[in-house]
Amino acid sequence: MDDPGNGCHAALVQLQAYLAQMDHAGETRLPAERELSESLGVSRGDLRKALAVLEKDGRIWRHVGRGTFVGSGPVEETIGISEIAGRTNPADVMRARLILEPEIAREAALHATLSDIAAMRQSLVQTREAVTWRQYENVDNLLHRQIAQASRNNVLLGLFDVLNAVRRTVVWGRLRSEGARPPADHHSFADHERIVEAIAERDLGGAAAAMRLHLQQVERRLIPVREAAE
Amino acid sequence: MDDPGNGCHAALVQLQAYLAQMDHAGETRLPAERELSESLGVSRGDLRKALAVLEKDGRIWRHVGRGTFVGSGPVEETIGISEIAGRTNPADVMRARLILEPEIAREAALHATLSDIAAMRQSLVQTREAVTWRQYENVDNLLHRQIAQASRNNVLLGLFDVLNAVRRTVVWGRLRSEGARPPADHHSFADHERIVEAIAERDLGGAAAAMRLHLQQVERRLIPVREAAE
DNA sequence: AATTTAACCAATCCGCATATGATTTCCCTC
DNA sequence: GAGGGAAATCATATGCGGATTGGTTAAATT
Repeated sequence: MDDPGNGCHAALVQLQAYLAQMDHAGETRLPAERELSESLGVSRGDLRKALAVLEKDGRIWRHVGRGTFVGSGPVEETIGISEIAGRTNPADVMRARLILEPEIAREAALHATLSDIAAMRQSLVQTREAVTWRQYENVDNLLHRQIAQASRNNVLLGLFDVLNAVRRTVVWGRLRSEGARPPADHHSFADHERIVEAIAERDLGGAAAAMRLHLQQVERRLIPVREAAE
Repeated sequence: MDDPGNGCHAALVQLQAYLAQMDHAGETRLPAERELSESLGVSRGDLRKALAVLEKDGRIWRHVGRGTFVGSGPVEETIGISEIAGRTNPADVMRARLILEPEIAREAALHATLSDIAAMRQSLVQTREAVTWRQYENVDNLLHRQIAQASRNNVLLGLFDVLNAVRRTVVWGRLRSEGARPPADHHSFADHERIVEAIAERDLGGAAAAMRLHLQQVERRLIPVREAAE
């Protein structure tokens, strides 16, 4: 049932030749089945059987409405934030931040330019000048992203953006109602200054440690402390 | 110039009332400017001034063609992989992998279920049975993803997927032509087994260290060694 | 009876009309 | 003539219908 007639085998041979010829040209998408079957002189059924073999072998992949392509997998072009956010919780987000952001701060300490550091310091000032929770959050977001940007690694920056988007989706509408004014002696002020200072001094380990400490403070504030439990 | 007439102030007051009334309903998008100006009985110019104030304050955000929304930021729904991949290079990808994946392995050692570990071991076997470079890559990808899945943290899994997609986009069409057979004594076989073993034994540090070592081997193989240079 | 062919289905892409925020221009009023 | 508001205009994003494509089923042909 898998190799019924010789027509199927002939189609597979022709297809492999076509693939080899096409792979050299750097083209990834091959013609529609209706065209290709006529072009190769085989029936569409046999062509589809040959394509199925190659697909199971991982040499091509197909998708309805798009076409048939050479390569191992579809390489999703976009990642849905809500897809991730819908299947997770604040604790997991916090864990991911604790893993990623300290290392990003370390990279920033290694690669930040002077203008990066100047921009961070300006954000520090703006953080203290915020008169609204919303404003504070905005500047806080900006500062963290500036640190990621200072790593001079666009992959890390992209991962940070994804994580940030997931975080904002997952904790949406949480800390809204607790008074509309900025906290005067908020721990984050000193935390942020320590982080930026370590980056400015090129203290790799210090930057990572300061960021880790800051995030642990945030975590402690996010989840009401249950000291007796642990 | 900022508060020319009383019309602007009146518009701002009405708008704030409208926002408060709407925020309770959970709706985030407010009507078009042309409708809203007529609905509130103010000129569109005054309405826009009031909206500009609220936007600078971070209470709303606007975008051409979409509308005006309440909230601090647009919260991008999708992240474009090619956007990240287009602005980076293999070295940055490798650096990000070295930061993220060892920590994911550590989490996996902590949270993996028995069936997770069984699936990994099966992938190990399939890795050795691969008769084609493409097949090997597929199983290798699967194994690394299984490790990320075993972390039982969907955020980390999502970040891994993003990183993986960027990697496959950025190094696409690289290691293709070096012989179509799987390497017999590939270092990755032993590396992978060490990683899975450490996860199975709940050796957190060991899993992270094994993964780090593995990735460093991959890096060394990706970038032709220039021993004298360093 | 088997295979080819055609027809149909579900998902995707593409072009065009529409909607929306931003900007400019024109006109009216004082 | 100067200010302000309404309308026109622009640039961008969305929504929808037709065309395309892989997947499936039925008819036809040999």
